Amino acid sequence: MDELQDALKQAVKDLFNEDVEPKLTRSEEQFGDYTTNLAMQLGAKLGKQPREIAEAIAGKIRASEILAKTEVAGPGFINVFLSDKSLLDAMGKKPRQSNSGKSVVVEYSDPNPFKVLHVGHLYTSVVGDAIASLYEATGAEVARVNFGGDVGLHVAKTMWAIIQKLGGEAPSGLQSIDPGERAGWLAERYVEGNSAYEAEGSKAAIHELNKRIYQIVEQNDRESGLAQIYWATRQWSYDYFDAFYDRIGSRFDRYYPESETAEPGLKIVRQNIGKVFEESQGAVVFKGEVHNMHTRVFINSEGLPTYETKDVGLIFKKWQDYRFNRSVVITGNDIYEYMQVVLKAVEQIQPELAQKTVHITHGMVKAGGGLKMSSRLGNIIRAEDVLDAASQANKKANQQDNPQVALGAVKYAFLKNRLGSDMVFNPAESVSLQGNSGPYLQYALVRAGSILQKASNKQAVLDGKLEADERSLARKIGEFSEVVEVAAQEHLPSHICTYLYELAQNFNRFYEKNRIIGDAREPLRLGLANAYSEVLREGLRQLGIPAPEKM
RNA sequence: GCGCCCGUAGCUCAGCGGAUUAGAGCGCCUGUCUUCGGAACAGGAGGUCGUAGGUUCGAAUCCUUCCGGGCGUACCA
Repeated sequence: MDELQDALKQAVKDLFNEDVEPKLTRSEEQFGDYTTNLAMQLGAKLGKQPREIAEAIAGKIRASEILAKTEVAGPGFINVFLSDKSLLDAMGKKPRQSNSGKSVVVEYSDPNPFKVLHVGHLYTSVVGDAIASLYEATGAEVARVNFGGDVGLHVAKTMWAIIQKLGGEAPSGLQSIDPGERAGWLAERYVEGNSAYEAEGSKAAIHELNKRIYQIVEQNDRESGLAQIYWATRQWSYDYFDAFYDRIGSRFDRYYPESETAEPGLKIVRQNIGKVFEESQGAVVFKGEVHNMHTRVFINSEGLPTYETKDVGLIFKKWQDYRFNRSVVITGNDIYEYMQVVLKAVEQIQPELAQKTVHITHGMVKAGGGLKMSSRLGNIIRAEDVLDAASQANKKANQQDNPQVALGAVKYAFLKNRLGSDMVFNPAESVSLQGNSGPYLQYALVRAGSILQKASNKQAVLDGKLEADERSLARKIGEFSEVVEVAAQEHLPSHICTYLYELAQNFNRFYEKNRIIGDAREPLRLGLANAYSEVLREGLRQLGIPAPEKM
């Protein structure tokens, strides 16, 4: 609340000739709308009793017309109550555009072609979408990008198994695979290739294949049998990804396949051998120990780039393409230490790129009731299985088949937890229509829409004196813009979830006790219902949760 | 071993330096209701915030110890 902060700042200047940046916090409703601990902070500095200081400041700002009441409480808190008018005005406020004019690249999801999409990808995708939206809500120009390994050892493993399966490097055999089965078929080949690799016997052959695949990409070979198999099945993967993203409502501005970042990465790493990297045991490594990190291999002893080098290439490519003010990378926390090393290496080469990059990590998803791992695909939970499980739970529990509800349930279940720790996902719980769930919010919006629809020809105003319940609702609605600012700044979509749930509860409480249509206070209450509905809709949109017309 | 992350009600989680009773959902118990869509609302039982110290006017929140769990630790991604 800028006006209040300014008033406090001025008061402190006038009274004590000190320059401060007053911090406001939302207080419990009974204590007011905002609280500041300014006086306690000044107490030590000025050598005065905090309560005395608080009284003086409170006296000074009391005259402000945005405030209805100012109190000093406890050890020296200044509690302020907004006037009805400023409370109503705050409802329509947009979040502060702290990222206005900034170019932000958000990278997330990052599935590997030739492999299956699992719960982790779903989780990262949902989180990434939300974080990208939060940047946009605070004014940024956002590019959503997706990085994936279309070259590398896992590809070689898959290709090896494909060749076994087809009985040679014969692309014609691919035609017998049903288009609907392609992704699953590839995923099974990966698992086979991986076991073969671990069984040692085929290791050399797979390494050899790995080199050939790099060559195919480098020379843009479209002719050889292996190349034809590679390009065709690679496309299968991207088709599969696109279909999946379509299903969950994600869209990316750009895919960065590793095949495009390998060469630039290699070039940069090689240029910096002796400066940033060093040769060791036939490989090119970055010595992490001096920075309290792990040493990692960037170019292996066969001269091939590892993931590290491709990631270096990626960072420079992104820079070339977007000249970003900030680059956000969202992944699971299993690669936290890895990313630290890559960023440290980049920092030695071009410091600003590392400084502008933030790596956000989330925990792992564990399966709650009703979710089974696929042993056939290597003991993972497929992303589609999660959505299907939610759909089925929805059918069973609520006798309805609404993909929007199932998707909303899954997304909300993932987003409502603070990023960082592992989480348990339980499909049945997620589609529960009671309590803190996506469908509860979707339903709340449908319900509000129904009221507004019914009163569409009536007048709505945002003016007048508020009753207690109305005030409480208005206060909550007005918090939205601040919640968005905090969520964006902290990269925590969960704040939006918590807020929206509290908001919907607040409205339901109001609605339970008070009539809207037909009441003497109808215009104001319609105004409130309108503002509520808009905030709820916008919040769900930021989270990527669909808003059904009917439920 | 070392490094990073995480331990809050039976379960799943908010709260992440601020106040008297540490919150919510699920589950359990009790109510409201011929509803502007009840997929709702009101209430109850249930927690010495893993442990032991420390910093602070004030600690679930910051620092340290220990315990427990997850992840990472040179040619995978």
